[in-house]
Amino acid sequence: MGSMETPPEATGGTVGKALHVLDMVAEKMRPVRFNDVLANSPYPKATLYRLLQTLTTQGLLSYDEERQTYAPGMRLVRLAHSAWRQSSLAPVARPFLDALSQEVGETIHLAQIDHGQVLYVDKRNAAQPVEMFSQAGKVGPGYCTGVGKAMMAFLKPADQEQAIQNQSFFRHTEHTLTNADALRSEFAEIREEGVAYDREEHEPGIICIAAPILSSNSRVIGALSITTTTHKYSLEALNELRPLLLNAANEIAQAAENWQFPSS
Amino acid sequence: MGSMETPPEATGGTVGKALHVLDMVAEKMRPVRFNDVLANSPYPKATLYRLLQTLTTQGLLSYDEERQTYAPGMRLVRLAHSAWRQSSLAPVARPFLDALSQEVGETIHLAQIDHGQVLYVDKRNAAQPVEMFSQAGKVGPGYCTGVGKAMMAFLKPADQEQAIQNQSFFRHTEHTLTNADALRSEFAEIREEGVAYDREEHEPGIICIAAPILSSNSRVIGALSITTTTHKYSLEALNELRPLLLNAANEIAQAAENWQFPSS
DNA sequence: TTCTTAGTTCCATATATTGAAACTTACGTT
DNA sequence: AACGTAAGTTTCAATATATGGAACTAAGAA
Repeated sequence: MGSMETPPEATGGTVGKALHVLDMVAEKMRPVRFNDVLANSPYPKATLYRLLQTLTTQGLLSYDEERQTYAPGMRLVRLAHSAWRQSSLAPVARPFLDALSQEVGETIHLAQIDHGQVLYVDKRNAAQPVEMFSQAGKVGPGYCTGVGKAMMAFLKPADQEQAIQNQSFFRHTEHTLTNADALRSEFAEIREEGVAYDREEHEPGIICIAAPILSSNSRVIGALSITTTTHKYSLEALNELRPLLLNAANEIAQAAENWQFPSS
Repeated sequence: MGSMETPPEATGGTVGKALHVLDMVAEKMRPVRFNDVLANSPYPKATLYRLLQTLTTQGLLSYDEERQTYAPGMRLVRLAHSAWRQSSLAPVARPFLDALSQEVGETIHLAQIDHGQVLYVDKRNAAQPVEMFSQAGKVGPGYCTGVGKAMMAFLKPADQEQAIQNQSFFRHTEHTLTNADALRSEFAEIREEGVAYDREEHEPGIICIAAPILSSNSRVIGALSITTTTHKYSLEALNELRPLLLNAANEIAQAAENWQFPSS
């Protein structure tokens, strides 16, 4: 399989189209009607109709007959559960997250990287420890989050470049890094430091310190971060937590080692 | 495709086949090699190969080049996140689960029904509140769990019958209901009582009280249960919690009502 | 080396998918 | 009620796709 580069949009397969439709439905934040989907679909009515039908009979979508609306189906949740257990760091990392959470009492995130985007796979919140599902599975930008930069900094060059290409560089705040070069030079720092900082680059008043989780063969398998607000901590004060953070990251890496990991 | 046995479902579509393969991979509890999949696949080598390739390029599977193994991919997690927010009760129910958890201090489950099977969508555990991910997305049997019976009892007849057909009626314990008629007559009771009990029907020593969550048009949208052990509580004692349980279920139903149709 | 086994590619054929258009509801209007 | 309009569903020939037997390659084992 090594040499086969699939062109970005050259789906050309039924499965690809079906999944594209699934994405269109999932993107919307509420159940959608046939026409809502049709509106921004490249597929003609009849085709779309049958794609939706297929997805529905397969359980990837659920169809509400009364309202005539489609919504993502529960089969996805079941499948995701498998994905979770096998492919995510969450199960392995859980005890270490719990421990770190106890120690620092701040919000902590566990993330993985996927096509240059950050995928949050677990979370602990000081006040309210079970807000998890609202975050698990959520994606975030790579270029302006602590975990994103921590992971990208340690990617092997080809992957890193690819990840950089996928960034939107939207200026969320005045501190956001808005171009590839700024990001690259920060990566150098991050590799030296061993940790990445989010200096209010994503949201004003929100800062974080993040560490990559690396496998023994130096591959990025995730990242861990401690997030807080400028009201509670300065960046310097937050930095005091670095040893704890790095320690947790290392423990997770080691625990993960004993488990087999597909990655990327 | 002159197959010897009737394929799993009358799939007959590429998407169905691809998803079947995805299921085969997801079912295994660890990353699988090509041949592992081939072994219990109805598809010839070449076909399977391309199905796996498709799934991989689509991100539903991830492929570990080093180990040459396939595992469920992170795209599933992203999709599931959408499914979760739109189609599950979890986000709406969260505050009520938290409150109920505080009040009763016992394990509580939030579930939905899917093809006669119970899908656990959220959980609170007294001692150790963050065991969630091990359960969220997990499926369980309908005929021998409190939430399962609570939901099935209030399904409209056609759906109920369909759900009953999907039960395996495996005798987990000596109290398990092992046939459709026993189940049906219990449904009558449940509808009268308003709650369902699990009298050690699934696991010895484990009992629960469960209430359905019904929409204003009397459709089943989920169920809520309080679980404990016979060592701590008798069924009668557990029953004392009924008002709290019903109250929470009602609150969730009401909250869901406002969420379902905010506009559109 | 040669023999296996696992994984990948070829290519003529069979099959599933396609989409314009016709059809059927469902619904709002007069 | 009749009409008009929009949403959703079905048909069917043309076509793009998937299929799978077999040939091929790569990597280990004997």
